Amino acid sequence: MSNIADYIECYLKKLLSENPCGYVEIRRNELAGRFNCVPSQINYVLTTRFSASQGYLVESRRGGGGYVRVVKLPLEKQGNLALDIYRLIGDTVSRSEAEGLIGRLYEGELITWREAQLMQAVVSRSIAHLDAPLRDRFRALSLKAMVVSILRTTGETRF
Amino acid sequence: MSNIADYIECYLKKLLSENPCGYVEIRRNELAGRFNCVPSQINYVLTTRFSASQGYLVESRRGGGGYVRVVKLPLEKQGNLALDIYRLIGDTVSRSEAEGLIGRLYEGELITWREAQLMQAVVSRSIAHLDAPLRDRFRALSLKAMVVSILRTTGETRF
DNA sequence: CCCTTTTTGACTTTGTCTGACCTTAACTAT
DNA sequence: ATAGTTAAGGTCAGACAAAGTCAAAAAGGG
Repeated sequence: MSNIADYIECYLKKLLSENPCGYVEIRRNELAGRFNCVPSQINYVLTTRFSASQGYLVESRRGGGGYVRVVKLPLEKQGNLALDIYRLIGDTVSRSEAEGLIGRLYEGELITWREAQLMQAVVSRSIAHLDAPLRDRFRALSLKAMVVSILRTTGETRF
Repeated sequence: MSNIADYIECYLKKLLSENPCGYVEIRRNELAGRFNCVPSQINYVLTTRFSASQGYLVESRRGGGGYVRVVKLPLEKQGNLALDIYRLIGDTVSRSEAEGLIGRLYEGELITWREAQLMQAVVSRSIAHLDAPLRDRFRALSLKAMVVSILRTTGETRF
């Protein structure tokens, strides 16, 4: 059990647990240097150990002054419902499925009525004219992104 | 956050917030000197961070006694802003344009912070891996659908 | 041995910074 | 007035600096 990926995973999780703000920011190349591996190894670790269904969100920026930010999704409150819903969403989602999921989020009081309307608009109207296969994939992508966003912002009330 | 562009952006925004008259006037060369960079860097910051979609207007004059003026466009109160933004969105929208527009909705208090995050997730994360032309079209579609939803649920401006 | 996971590196995409060259305005001397 | 000088700011292409992708090679584990 001495593979680099596990060490990197461990290192990042330690950083996360030490950091009370719920996220950690790194520079990919520097981290790769610290573990003597190629930079893309970092991406491997991020995709296999820090995926959304595992409760993490990864954001990054390229170019000069770029960074990678790993956010631990706050699951303390009702978050688990949203995470379950996230896991339920596959590669394609029908319109009625999407509406059902959004309805459950609303009933579980994880989103407001306005937020529900906003989400409905995305999964129905915005893509209404696309062909079925593409449409269902888009719907899944948007829905997942939105659920992650909800997952991340539940609790915080930054108005 | 170790790139000059971000520092300059920050500096200008601070000046703007301190200045109640809604604009700030600088001399390009002097500002470049203050940040130890080449003058055209200032133009880079202005075009990437102070675009019209982000709610700014940049005026300038060359020659002796030249200047650069950065104006924060006042947001039209209530429904008009969203309607204007809707009209501004064409068939394709870049990521930074979209983020700028969402930012303005938030500043205009037409959407909450959470709603802004939700919208950002749709226009940036959900479609990150699609090819550019398709991506920009899909972004425009989603953004329009979302703005319409905002217009509807904000009441007043019927659509 | 075969299958899964890890590791690697060549290539791509995105964002930033720089410098050479261009345009415009004000001032000055004729 | 007019031409020349100087003092601004503008443009653009290319260098540089990250991070992302993908598929093939290598390493493990049953």
